[in-house]
This record gives sequence, C-alpha cells and structure tokens, in this order.
Amino acid sequence: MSLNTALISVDIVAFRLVKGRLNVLARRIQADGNKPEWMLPAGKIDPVRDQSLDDTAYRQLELLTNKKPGYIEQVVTLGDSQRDSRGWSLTIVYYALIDSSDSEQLAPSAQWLPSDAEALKGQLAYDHSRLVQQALDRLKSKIQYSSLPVYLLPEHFTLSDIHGVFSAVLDKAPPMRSIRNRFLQGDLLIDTGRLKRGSNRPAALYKVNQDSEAWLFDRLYISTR
Amino acid sequence: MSLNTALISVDIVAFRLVKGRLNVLARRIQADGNKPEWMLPAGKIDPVRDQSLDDTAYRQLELLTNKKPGYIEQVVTLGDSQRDSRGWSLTIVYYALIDSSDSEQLAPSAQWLPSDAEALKGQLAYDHSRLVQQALDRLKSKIQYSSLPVYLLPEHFTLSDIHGVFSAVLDKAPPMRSIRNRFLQGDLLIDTGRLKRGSNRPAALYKVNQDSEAWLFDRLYISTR
DNA sequence: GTAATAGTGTCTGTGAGACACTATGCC
DNA sequence: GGCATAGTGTCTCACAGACACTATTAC
Repeated sequence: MSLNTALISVDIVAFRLVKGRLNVLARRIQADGNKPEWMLPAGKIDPVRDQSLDDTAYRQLELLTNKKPGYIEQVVTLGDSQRDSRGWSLTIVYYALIDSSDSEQLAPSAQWLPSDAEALKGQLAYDHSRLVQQALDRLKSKIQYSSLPVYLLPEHFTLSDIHGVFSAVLDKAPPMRSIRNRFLQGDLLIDTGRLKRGSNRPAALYKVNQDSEAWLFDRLYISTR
Repeated sequence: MSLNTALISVDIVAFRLVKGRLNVLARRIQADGNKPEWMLPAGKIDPVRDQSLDDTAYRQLELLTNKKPGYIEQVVTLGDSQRDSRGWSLTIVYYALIDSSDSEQLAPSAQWLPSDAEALKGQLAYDHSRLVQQALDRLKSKIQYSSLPVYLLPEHFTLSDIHGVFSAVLDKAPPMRSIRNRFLQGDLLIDTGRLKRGSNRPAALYKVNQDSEAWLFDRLYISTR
C-alpha cells in the first residue's frame, strides 16, 4: 500500500477583501531557487485535538489569522496518484470567508495575495493554484444565490458594500435595486441605525442578524451570469 | 499517529427507482446476532488501479452493479474520532444515480433497499444511514434546479416519468406544466418520435441529449419547498 | 446652490404555478 | 360514444432588471 497518512492534508483557501480586491491567504515557504515561495494554509489532521475535519480546517486557519472565520465550507476532496511525487495523496479542500475588519493579527509567515488566477499560478507551490480555482468557482457560484457576500464584509456595512463584494468576486454585480430588494427581505440584516458618512448622502449601516444562518435564495442573479 | 490508511474509505450511496420508489443499493454483510445486515457499497482506494477518487467510487459501484452509473457526485468527506471505534476515520461519500432500465446484473450480495429513512436506520450498519441522509439531502436539493431527474429514468422516458421522479424523491412534485416548460427548453431532451402507449393517449418518449451535461437551471421550483 | 451617492417608484420580462381548455389514444 | 392521460393557452404572482425619480449629505 503506497498510500500513507503523511499524504493526507486539509488545505484552506481563505478569502478576504483587501482594498476592495479579493485576496487569498498564503504562507511563506522556504524558497529554494526558482520555486514559488507561497503555499495555502494546510496541515495534517491531529487525531487528538481534532474532533472533525472542520476542526482541522479551523485550527490550521487560526494558526495564521488568530481568529475564527465567519464562514467555512468544504469544497471537495481530491485524491490521485499524480499530484504528489511520493505517490497517492488525499487533500480535503475548504474555503473560508474572512471578514474585512481593520484589526488583523496575521502570523509573520502569512500574507494576503491577490486572487488573480494568472499571478497565483506563478506564486503558489504544488497544485495550490488549482485548489484556489476550485474554491473560487464555488464561491462565484454560491454568491449568486446566498447571503455569503456579508461574510466578506466588516461587522457593519452598507448595501453598496455588498455591491462591492460582487464586483470583487465576479467582476460584475447585480443592480443596486436588486441587491436592496434581496438583502432587505426577511430578517437577514439588522439596521444598526448608524450611518456611514462620506462625502455625500450617508448610507445606512447594517449588520448580520446572528439568528439567521447563511441564507439560500431560490433564484440566481441573471446579470451576473 | 493513530490515523492509518485502513480507516480511509470511499462510500457510495447509489439511488435507483424501483417500481416508482426511491431505493438505495446495499451489500449484505455477515450478520452476527442482532446487528443490521446491510452496508453501503464501500471500499478502500486502490493506489494502483485508481487514478482518482472518482475511479475508486466507480470501481466499488461497478463491482456490485456491473455497469457504469449515469451520474456520480462527491457529497462530502467526513472525518472524526467517533465513527469508528478503532480511532480517527475518514470517509469520502459519493452518491450515484442509476438509470432504471429493465436489465440489471446485480451481484448476489447486493440488493436495493427502500430509501425510507426510518427503515434504513435499522438495516444499515455503522453510521451508513446518516450517510444516506446526507446524500439524500443533496439529491433533494439539487433535483430542484438541475436535470438530475433524467438520470434516474430509463433511456427513453416521458415527461410524466420526470414527474414521477420528483414524487419519489421529494414526496411532492411541480405541476406538469412547469416540468414541461423547464425540460423542453434548450437542447436538454431529444424527442425520439416514439410513443409510450398505455390505456390512454400515448405520451411522447424523450431521451437525454448526450451533448449536454447535467444542466443547472437558475430557479428553484417553489411548489417543492 | 452643485455634486455625489443613497434610496424609492414603477414598468418590463421571465419563469413558476393555477387552471381551463383541447387532443388522442383505449375501451 | 366515455374515460383517462397528454399536452396547450393564458392568467397571475414573484422577483430580477431598467430607469427615472426623489432624498440627504458635503462642499
């Protein structure tokens, strides 16, 4: 049996908005020569500390970010004989959405990299740019019929901020009218009563209603396809 | 490290319509005393024969059905320290849709069991009834916005047969009018020109357009929620 | 006041659902 | 012919999208 536990890992694609752009969390690795110098947060299952795979994902991620992400979801498990030269390998891929609050305590070895597909290909080791692509595909799909956008925003945000999430993830966004209608229906958001003041008319600041889980709508936005 | 490869398995929840009811494929195990006597098709990765996890799933399933299923999809990977008394275990769960053609060559140890949740709890060993539930949840959800129903039908089928799939899976179905509008749009189905004759007006027989993959629609049926 | 962004009113389009209707087979 | 199931016509409803409109702030 050439499959051993050294080749089982949980890899996390953590997304975050940095200056309005979608970024991916990466960890520096010892660069030897021309090799790419980054990898995704990843690690082995700790049979003692981890009660479940979700625990493994949370633990790996928190090692770098020092806080619990607002949303994680398993994407897929990949296993094949090609990806690792040592033989059969098994990778459970997660993605995580990190809220873009100001305070952040990243580990020194960690850094946010723009999620641009081409750039990542040159920067990420192993087949990690492919894992990012798969996680991104899922995010791009799910953002269109769920409340996921709010998990990329800070605690308090405006409806325009949601528009910004769509732009960052999909490079296009539904009209504000549609975002408004969708996100203000139900008990999804709570109006904090506070306003975001800028150079123009202030916008209402909302926060997530913690009573409600990530919500699934029953239609896709069409303008984003 | 108490996690070893003996505890990695690929488990398949294969669905099929038997006399209009949703069934799940099970394999007989040596019953010792009062224990349940069935388990899901499952097995280990064969690092030599399997190029990928999908291969493992296909191989395990074909051992029992002797034919390739029309549709498989990975549901989730479960890992925790509770499910197997020997320690940490990892299970990659797939579901498969088997077309309900007449000819079938089941292995002697295999049998179709009604997918009724309560009944399965008493019949399936380990936590397999929970795996069925998770696969069924996915199927119930996805059937509402995809062309999956056709993968549970024989090669030639009528639009009423699709209605029957919804009834079997969800215990309710969209109106025929809606099924018609949805499934006859695009190039999803091909009218074979043949008719299914019964005691009443014959129905047009359709087949799947092999050019088109499993199709995703952009709205859920509402009557099925 | 003007500029700029927030937010509303309302019309159109699409597809699900309701339901009455017609069509075509078996007996 | 009657009956049963197949299939159509068409109205309503819900929600995405388009777009003109009003509202509220900074300056």
